Amino acid sequence: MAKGKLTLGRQKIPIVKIPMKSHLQVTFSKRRSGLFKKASEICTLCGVEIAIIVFSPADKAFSFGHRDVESIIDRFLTRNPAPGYGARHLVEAHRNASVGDLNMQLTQLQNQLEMEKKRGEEIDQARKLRQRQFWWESPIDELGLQQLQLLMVSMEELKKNVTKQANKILMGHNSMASPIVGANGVMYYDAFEKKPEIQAISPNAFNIHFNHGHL
Amino acid sequence: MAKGKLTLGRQKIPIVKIPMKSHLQVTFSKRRSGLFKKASEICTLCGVEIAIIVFSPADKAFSFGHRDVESIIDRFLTRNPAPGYGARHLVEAHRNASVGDLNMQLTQLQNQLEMEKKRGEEIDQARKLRQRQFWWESPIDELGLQQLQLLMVSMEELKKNVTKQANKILMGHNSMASPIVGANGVMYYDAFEKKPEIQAISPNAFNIHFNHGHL
DNA sequence: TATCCTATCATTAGCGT
DNA sequence: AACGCTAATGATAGGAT
Repeated sequence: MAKGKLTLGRQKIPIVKIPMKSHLQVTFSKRRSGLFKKASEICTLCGVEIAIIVFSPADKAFSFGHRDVESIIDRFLTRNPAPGYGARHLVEAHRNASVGDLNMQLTQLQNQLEMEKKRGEEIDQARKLRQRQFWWESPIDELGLQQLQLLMVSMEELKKNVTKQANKILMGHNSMASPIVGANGVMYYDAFEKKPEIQAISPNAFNIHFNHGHL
Repeated sequence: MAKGKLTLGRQKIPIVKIPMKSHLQVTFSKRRSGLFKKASEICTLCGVEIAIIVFSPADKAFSFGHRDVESIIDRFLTRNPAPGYGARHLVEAHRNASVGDLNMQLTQLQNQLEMEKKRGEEIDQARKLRQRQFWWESPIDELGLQQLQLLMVSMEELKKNVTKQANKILMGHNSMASPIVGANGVMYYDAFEKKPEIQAISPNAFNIHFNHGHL
């Protein structure tokens, strides 16, 4: 490396599909070996059996197995312990005694999973909708002119509603605590204030005018 | 922690079987989730399919599968006919072993359910935080007087900023196509639109803090 | 394509709660 | 038993080869 360019070191990457194919291939290769290494460490540290099957982006099969993939798969599929790992009778017992139980658990879990998924999706949906609907939550700096104008129109509407609502409340409840506005617009809430300062809210408080009359 | 012993941080451990059972169990649990996490990252990053089967020290089966363990195993066995076992035999066994099937599905479902629940909780948490932070998003009708007053003050502040900002934009971009606000508040745009440069306007118009209590 | 290098990021060992 | 914490170790992105 004659050139003095220092290597940058690892950079953070988002966990989303890597777009560039060549890059993806390299990452896959590196991470696959990393995964297998971790698996082998767990095998050694904890004396357990692990099988991993990976299909590469090119649809080639890679596998890791300790002690060998097939026996672990077999054991998993049939739920029989490998020969020489004597928990056979326990599994047998489990097998004979609890098919109904398993079915019940399965059904229950499936239902739960469905509900959880549905719930998650709903919330997610709501969140997305919310993001679209509440774009105006973004910091003012990031809003464009159109959005600002839209915001103003919305505020006009909101203003009317607020005024109306506030007056309605004031008519009904005269003894609530009042917030106090500090010089910088920060609110301080006085818990013991007896009477609201605002008797009626002038609708004119929010009149908005533009100098250039473009709106 | 009255005793002043600082946490030591991670210590190097030799990759040999951990002797102490309780310690081993903790390590297994942590590393298993780490392994599954890495696997899921590879799935996402590289768009590949991975299946992992792990038998715990207590001989309980854990599995990770994207999209599902069963199909990946099937694919693997079909392509890699093992000399001793034979793909056909295993796949057959798999298809016929209802108990194993149930167990497998159960394990998978349990894992999935756990993840979904976790996700749901996270989203819920975020939603709650949001609700606390953005109480003023609630429908006007549900706001109390104090909140309305806060809202109005905030809106006053915001209004000034918006007006100022809008004027600034209008002054700087006189040749811009202007959106036109229809009678019903819907915006219509001319064909050409440039993103206006927006200088600093306080994005904190809605940042409201209370010294005492809450609403 | 796989391997080496290095700065940085991610994982986790050992505690405490 | 699961979770939080901290700091040290381990994994790896981006490059070069």
